[in-house]
Amino acid sequence: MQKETLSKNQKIILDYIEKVNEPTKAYSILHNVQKKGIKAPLQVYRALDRLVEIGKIHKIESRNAFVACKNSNCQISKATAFSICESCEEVSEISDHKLSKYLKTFQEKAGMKFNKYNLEFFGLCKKCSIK
Amino acid sequence: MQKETLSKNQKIILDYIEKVNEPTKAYSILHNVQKKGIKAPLQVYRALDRLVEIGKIHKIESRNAFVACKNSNCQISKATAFSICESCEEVSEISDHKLSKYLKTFQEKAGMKFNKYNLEFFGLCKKCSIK
DNA sequence: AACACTATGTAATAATATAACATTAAATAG
DNA sequence: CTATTTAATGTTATATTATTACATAGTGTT
Ligand SMILES: [Zn+2]
Ligand SMILES: [Zn+2]
Ligand SMILES: [Zn+2]
Ligand SMILES: [Zn+2]
Repeated sequence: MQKETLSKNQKIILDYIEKVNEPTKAYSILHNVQKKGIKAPLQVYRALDRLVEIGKIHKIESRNAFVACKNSNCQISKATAFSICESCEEVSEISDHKLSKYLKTFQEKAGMKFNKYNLEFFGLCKKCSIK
Repeated sequence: MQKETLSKNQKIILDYIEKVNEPTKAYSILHNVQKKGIKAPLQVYRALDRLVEIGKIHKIESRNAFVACKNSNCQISKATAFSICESCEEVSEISDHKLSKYLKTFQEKAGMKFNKYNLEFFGLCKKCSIK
């Protein structure tokens, strides 16, 4: 799971996502890594799929965007929570032990056994609240 | 917020979503309501936007699909939780008072004030667990 | 060498969603 | 009841997001 075991394209895409440090869209990634030899959407999507799978990045579903994981303990993408500012679109990954414990052990009445969750909070970040 | 106050297109779209009773995609809706005179994607998306806004339906972000709200107390779409079966794609809206109370009062360390959340749990439903 | 498995390259296309602009219906204020 | 403004509609075109299909190449195992 270290960066060493990633393939060439996976490394390129991950490097870019880590560098921009904000939610980034697939076609924006594509445009920005074309100088590195990546030419087609599929090359990007394949790398993204794999990076999500191994937990190096996460998809912000409500934005169709990807962010690097900041949170070494988020169990390979199986338990993710984000706060999203509806004004400036800043996204940050929430790592709150009580929250993740609560959700991991949450049991629905219907008895379904969960193995994964994704939670997105929306609001105004501090900067945008002041304005 | 009753069905009476909905516009013609909104009623048509909502009726269809309530009838199919499972997550439904925008273009599937379009194909199925064309006999009612709805011809273009935009007519569907506009109605969907409004219906989401007033809480009659919800968007399942991870699936780009829409479901009717089963849950009269889910505060106009501001606090939603779903369970999603990764095998049969069955989706059901979770209404668990403790969960929603916990999430509504959740405060991030960074001090961001939330006004909305969406939570999606993934797993296997009872039927699919047996197989 | 044979096999399985993962990753790549490339072109075409599918699926999802919005922009722009013209028009009509409904609500409400004077 | 009429001027104003607000919400909804109709239509065409286009933008954005994502996958199918097929051919090829690397990597590790037996
Ligand atoms: Zn993470
Ligand atoms: Zn902000
Ligand atoms: Zn609901
Ligand atoms: Zn199932």
